[in-house]
Formats: sequence, structure tokens, C-alpha cells
Amino acid sequence: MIIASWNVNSISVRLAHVLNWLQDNHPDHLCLQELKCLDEKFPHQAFAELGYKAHVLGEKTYNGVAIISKKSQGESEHPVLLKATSKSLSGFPEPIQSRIMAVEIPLSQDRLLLVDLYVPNGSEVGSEKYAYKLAWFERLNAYIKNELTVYDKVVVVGDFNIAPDDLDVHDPDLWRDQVLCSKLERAVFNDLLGLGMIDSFRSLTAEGKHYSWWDYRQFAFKRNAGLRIDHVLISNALAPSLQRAWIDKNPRTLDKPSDHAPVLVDLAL
DNA sequence: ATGGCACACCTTGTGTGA
Repeated sequence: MIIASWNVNSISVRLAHVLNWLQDNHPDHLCLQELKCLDEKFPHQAFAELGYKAHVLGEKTYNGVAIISKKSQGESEHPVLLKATSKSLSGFPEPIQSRIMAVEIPLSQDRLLLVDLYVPNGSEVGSEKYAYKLAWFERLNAYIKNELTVYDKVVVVGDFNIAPDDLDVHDPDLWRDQVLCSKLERAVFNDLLGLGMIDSFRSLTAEGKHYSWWDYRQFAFKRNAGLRIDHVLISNALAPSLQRAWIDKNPRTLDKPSDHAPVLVDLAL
């Protein structure tokens, strides 16, 4: 089972890239972030034509997440069950933004919870938005902690807007204590891992210089001046199933790209 | 210290992102 996550920075601008990428990579599930569109403007038909069904939590102008799942052959009912969205989760800091969605995926003998995140950016350390980000992440950790009492197999993906370690940063001195790299952000991220989750990419790749986001400015992609802020976390119970974890830089080389690249795992399920 | 670049929006500037 291939699960992917991609911050597309506007689904309407990036639709052709996403459709082409789906046809080339045919993941079982693709989690999107930063749709920047209302539910009713989401291009459901284009995905249906490729054999995919989308669950969408949109919002005007900002945020927005979707989980796009391959339809099973010969099944009239879409098997993936929507479990939770920002709107249905109580306790997330106000105002409620379209930043989280969870679906239950049936397995032959079991089931898996897949959670798609667009973590707040945080603006700058010490700002109101930074406090909101930390509060949001702490609420996320409480939610995941509870779900881990219900599900053994949990996958949490998305744009975390946190580079977990200096190894995930092209220039650690430039980014020292800046937003995305600060100690408190890394601490809440590590708290999530401490609940029993594994950073799939880092568990299989020890070296640095692998990033998932590059600024549009200053030829950052060409210089590989990036950050690894998009992640696929898997629960401990899934560790024996992890075959591969990787970042697909190819879409970032295209014209009018998202500033993020897709991140993926292959699980033997 | 600033802006670079991209995107959405009742658009000709502003807010947000990372």
C-alpha cells in the first residue's frame, strides 16, 4: 500500500500536476494540503475519471485538506470511511480552520487510521500565530494519543511545518531558533513520536540533504536550499510493514510547481 | 534590515505562507 502526502499550494493551479502524478505513481491514498478552495469548487470529477474518490475539507482562500483514495475494483461502495475533520474535532483552538482529516481504511483482517494534517505555519517565533501552532499541535497529540488506544495501525501524514532536526535543514545556523526549526516546535513533534510513532523517512535514511520544501525565491530548489517539513509518521505496529519511504522531487522540477514535493511510504499491507 | 516569489481576492494592493 502506497500512501503519499503533498502540499499542492492551490489545487486549482496544480490540478494538472496532481493528475499526471497520480497516473505516473498510482498511490493507494494521496493526502493533499493547502487546497485553497471551497468544497464545492473541488474538482471531484477529474479524480473520479482516474479511478479515485476524494474526501475534501475545503476553505476559502486558505488551508484545506483532502484524502484521495483509489476505488476498489468491482466495488460500488467506496470502502474508505471518513472518521474526523477539523470541524468535528472538539477542542482545537478557535477559529476552526480546515487543517485535519482522518479516514479509516479497511484491511483484510484489520483496519488502519490515516490522518492528514496541515499544521499552522507559525509565522515567527513569539508571535500569536506561533502560540496558536504550538497549542494546535498539543491538541493534535491528545487526539492521536486517544486514537492509538483504538487503532494499532495509524499513519499521520502532512505538512507539519516543522523540521525535526538540524539534519533536515540546509543551513542550520541560518535557521537556528527560527520558526519551523525552534526548540518548542521540535519538542511537540518529538512528543508525537513519543506516543509511539516513527518518522518513516528518517527511520530508513540516516543522511541529510533530503528536503520536501524549497522556497520559490533565490533559486532555492536549484541550490537544494530546502527543509524537510513534510512527513509520514507510522505507528510502531506498522514498523515491520515499512518497505520504503521517499521524497519525489520530480514535480518540483516542473513549470509552475508547488513549493513542496510529495512524500511517500510503501507499506506491505 | 529588507526583499526575493507565489497564491487568492468583489484584485491595480494586501494578507499569508515558509
